[in-house]
Amino acid sequence: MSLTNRKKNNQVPEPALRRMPCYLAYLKLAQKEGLKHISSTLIARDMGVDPTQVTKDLSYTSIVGKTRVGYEVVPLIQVLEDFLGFTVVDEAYLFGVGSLGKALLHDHGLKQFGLKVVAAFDVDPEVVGKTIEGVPIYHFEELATMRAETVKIGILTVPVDKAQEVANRLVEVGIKALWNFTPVRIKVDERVVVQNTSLYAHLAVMFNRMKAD
Amino acid sequence: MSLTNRKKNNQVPEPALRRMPCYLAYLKLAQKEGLKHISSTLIARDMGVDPTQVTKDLSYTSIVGKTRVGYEVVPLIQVLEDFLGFTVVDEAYLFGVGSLGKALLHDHGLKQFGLKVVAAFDVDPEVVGKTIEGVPIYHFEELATMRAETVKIGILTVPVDKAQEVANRLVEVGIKALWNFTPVRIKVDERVVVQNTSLYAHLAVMFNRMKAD
DNA sequence: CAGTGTGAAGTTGTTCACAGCA
DNA sequence: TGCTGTGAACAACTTCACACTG
Repeated sequence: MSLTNRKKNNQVPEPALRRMPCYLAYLKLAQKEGLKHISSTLIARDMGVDPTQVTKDLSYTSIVGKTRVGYEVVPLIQVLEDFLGFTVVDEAYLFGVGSLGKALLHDHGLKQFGLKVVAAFDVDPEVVGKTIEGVPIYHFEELATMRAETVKIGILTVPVDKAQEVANRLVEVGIKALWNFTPVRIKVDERVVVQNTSLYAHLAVMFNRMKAD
Repeated sequence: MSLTNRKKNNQVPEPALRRMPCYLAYLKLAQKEGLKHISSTLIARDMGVDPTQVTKDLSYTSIVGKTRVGYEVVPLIQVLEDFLGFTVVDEAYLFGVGSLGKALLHDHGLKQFGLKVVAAFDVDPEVVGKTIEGVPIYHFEELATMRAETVKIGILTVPVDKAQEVANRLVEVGIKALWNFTPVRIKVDERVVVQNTSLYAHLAVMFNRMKAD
């Protein structure tokens, strides 16, 4: 692994991290087709991105490619999955069992990528006490009694006007990371990792590009 | 609106576009609290971002702020919604009624942000013929008979290995934009707008930041 | 020579500094 | 003074150019 390719704070650039799961998905397809070796150039061509970028992105991991041959597919997949934290399963609580929250509970993909929702919370008596895909739904007030030691991630799918409030509670309880699906940006202690994922932000970009042609 | 603040290709930078829906959500909350005026500085403080950035981002729209007072909340909301394309409703087809696809069909938020799913497609006889939230689900092969003139957006929630194939079909039918929820990057005619939204990419970033502390 | 790996150049986006204003 | 708006400085990311390797 090169030194120049590491940023001073030792962080992998976010754009690179976001691209890696794409490579991973692509590689898994390639593997299914029986491919043994693959080159940055080929990945780049197939995905329509810059070859050097692929090389640089992959160099953040520990893998090294062979000149003229490229990378071995199977180890590359392994290394990427490890690097992205998809092989270790983290437990999470989900807050807000509305349409989006329900959706995430139904999504089996998450577990495959290292995230296991072990409990959900809401205030609506309509859903509290029920179970979705084996995940029990508790009343938000019952949070206090939960073991926050093993659960480090909170998924926020609450209404916008509750987001900050719920986030505050979670930080108190000692949560380490918040996956925020609401469009508001929440303010928390800077040691807590916040990942904002608002579908509507992406919609906005798409609409704009459509207008701009 | 400044000229220097426009990029040469006249495009609003993507990061700015992604931030705008956050401002919008924040402003709506502020409005609910009865606030009449708001300043970049205040928005920035509340959201924990740089004040100049807020000013720059807002300057991409047509709104002008008043010195010392800031912006009027109500018109600012209006202008932002217009600018982001949330006030005009676009019709969309959804492809792949799996867990994520179902989720999006259940999500009422989308319509509020200018996207209306008018039909869904799948190949699974289990779901074909049914209706979710008033949206009829057709067999994928029935796509040919649909009016692609009014529907310009395709939502891709199919399995990874089908993404490219389905995308190709949609481009043939004349789709203008693809909202791709699969982790693979699809290759299409460059006139088609592709918006990649992979949850797992965000997961990867979150995991990485958690490790790095 | 097709491919990796890397420093340098170029581009895009962010932050700073300050002019102008009420 | 507290705010907008903007050019200039800076940082981050991407692309280019090229040395190196089997």
